[in-house]
This record gives sequence, C-alpha cells and structure tokens, in this order.
Amino acid sequence: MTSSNIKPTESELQILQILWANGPSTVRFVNEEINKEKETGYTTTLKLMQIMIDKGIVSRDTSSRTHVYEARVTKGDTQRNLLTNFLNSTFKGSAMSLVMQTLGNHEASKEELKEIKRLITKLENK
Amino acid sequence: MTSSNIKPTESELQILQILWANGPSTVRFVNEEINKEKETGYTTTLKLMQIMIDKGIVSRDTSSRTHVYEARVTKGDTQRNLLTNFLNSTFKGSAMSLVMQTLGNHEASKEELKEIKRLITKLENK
DNA sequence: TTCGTAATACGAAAGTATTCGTAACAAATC
DNA sequence: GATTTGTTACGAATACTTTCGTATTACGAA
Repeated sequence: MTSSNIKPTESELQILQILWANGPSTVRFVNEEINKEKETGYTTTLKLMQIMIDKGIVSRDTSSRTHVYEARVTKGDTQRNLLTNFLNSTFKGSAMSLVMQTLGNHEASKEELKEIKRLITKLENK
Repeated sequence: MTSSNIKPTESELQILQILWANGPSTVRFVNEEINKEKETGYTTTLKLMQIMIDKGIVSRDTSSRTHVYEARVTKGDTQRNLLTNFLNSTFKGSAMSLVMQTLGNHEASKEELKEIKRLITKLENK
C-alpha cells in the first residue's frame, strides 16, 4: 500500500490544508487561519493539533517555546485515500459516475476541460 | 436550493444505498445486505433506520406488522450534496483536481472514457 | 525582581454516531 | 392454549469528535 490508511476527521483535514498551503506553522497561525472561516478558541485548535501528534498525522519542532507543526502526511496521499473512501461509499466505486456528476454540477473553465480531455486521450492510448 | 442539506452519516448512507438499489425494504432485508459487508446486529440496523425516520431521511409503511422502509431523499440529490462537501473539504473546491485524480487513480473502461469526452465536448459548446 | 502575556498540558464536558440488551407484543407453530 | 419466533420500541453503553476551562510554565517588559 502507498501509505497507511489516512483518514483525518473534518477538523483535522482543515488543519492539514493550512499546513499544506503554508508549510510548518504555529498553533496561533493555524488558529487564525481557521478563524477566517469559523470562530474557534485557541485551545481548541491546540488540542486538535496535539491529538494529531498522537495519531502521527503531524510532527512538531519543540526546540523553541512556541512549537512549530508540520504535516507528516502528504496532500496527495491523503486526497487519494479520502477519494477512494468517498468513491466507494457515495458512488459505490463508480469513478465514471463521480466524474460525470462533478463535471455536470461544478464549473470548469474551457482550458480545464481541454486539459481533462488531454488526460483522457493519454489514458485511452495505454 | 435543490433540496434541504442532506448529510447522512456513513452508516445511514449504506442503508440508503440498499434502499435505492432495492426499493422499499424491511429492516431484516437491509440488515442481511449490510451483513454481506460487515457483521451487524439486527437491532443496530433497526435503530439506525428509526433514527433516519426521525431525521426525515426515510419513511415507512406501518400498516403491516413488519414495517417497510423507503428512502425519502433521492440518490441524485444526496450524491450532489455529498460531492459538494467533499469537493470543498478535500479538494478546496477544485473540481478539476478531483476529476484529474479520479481519472488518474481509478480504472475506467475505454467506453466510459469516450462518454466522458462526449460530455466535455457538450459542455465546451455551451 | 515582579508582573503580565503567551504558550503548552491536561482533563473533562458536550455533541454526535454506533452498537446492542431487554422488554413488550404479535404472529406462527406445536 | 402454550410455546417459540420475529418484530418494534426504548434506553443505555460505548466510542469518537469537538470544544473549552484551568493549571502551569516560560518569556519579556516595566
């Protein structure tokens, strides 16, 4: 298997997104980012990040008083795992259905559509 | 909005899938289907389905002693809602990324790929 | 040094989801 | 009719997630 079964909770995923986007970060920074979306107490975020340490999802540098946290799972691996789970539970494993619904319901630019076509052509020739 | 915010839990979704696939069903039938995947007590399934009644996700015919349950949310609406949530949380709203990863990681037949291409062409001409 | 601020640690409360035991009852079987 | 079987109702235990209050400690400013 590519990597252990990564299944972060909703809150954990939000934190991971922030760490992926910004690199190693302090609890304060992460909490401020979260608060742009949803009011959340500082110790709430701290606790979540400590739990993520226990689970091995993040690591931290404790050399200075203010700890710096870093994702230990990659965005790619995590997305892949979550996608597989989602595909199985919601679309019973039919990648086709999922793609069709996504394209049908969500906007994509002409350029993006072209790129998807290119990928499909590449897949067809394999 | 197309429909109220349908967000079934993992277990509830599994039950919905069975109801969508088989039409109105008894608790016993649903429980047997579930047990093909995962050992689960009868009353566990019963309780879940009763909770789904409370939430308005399913309805039931109680005219005979053995109640018959039916989904009150459509597969399409539910998938659409779950897809939007998933897209936002895991792919930060980028439909493009999701589609590319799905095509890249999960098998699709040549026929299916062709069909997706057809859909894209149709979208491009709008 | 003393005080205030900011950080971590910890435990517990609150919320949600899952699981199942037991009671009550109706129906079928003997 | 008595007993076994199958069904619903209900409550409670367990588990997992989220939230936060409080204690403690380290650091910096006065």
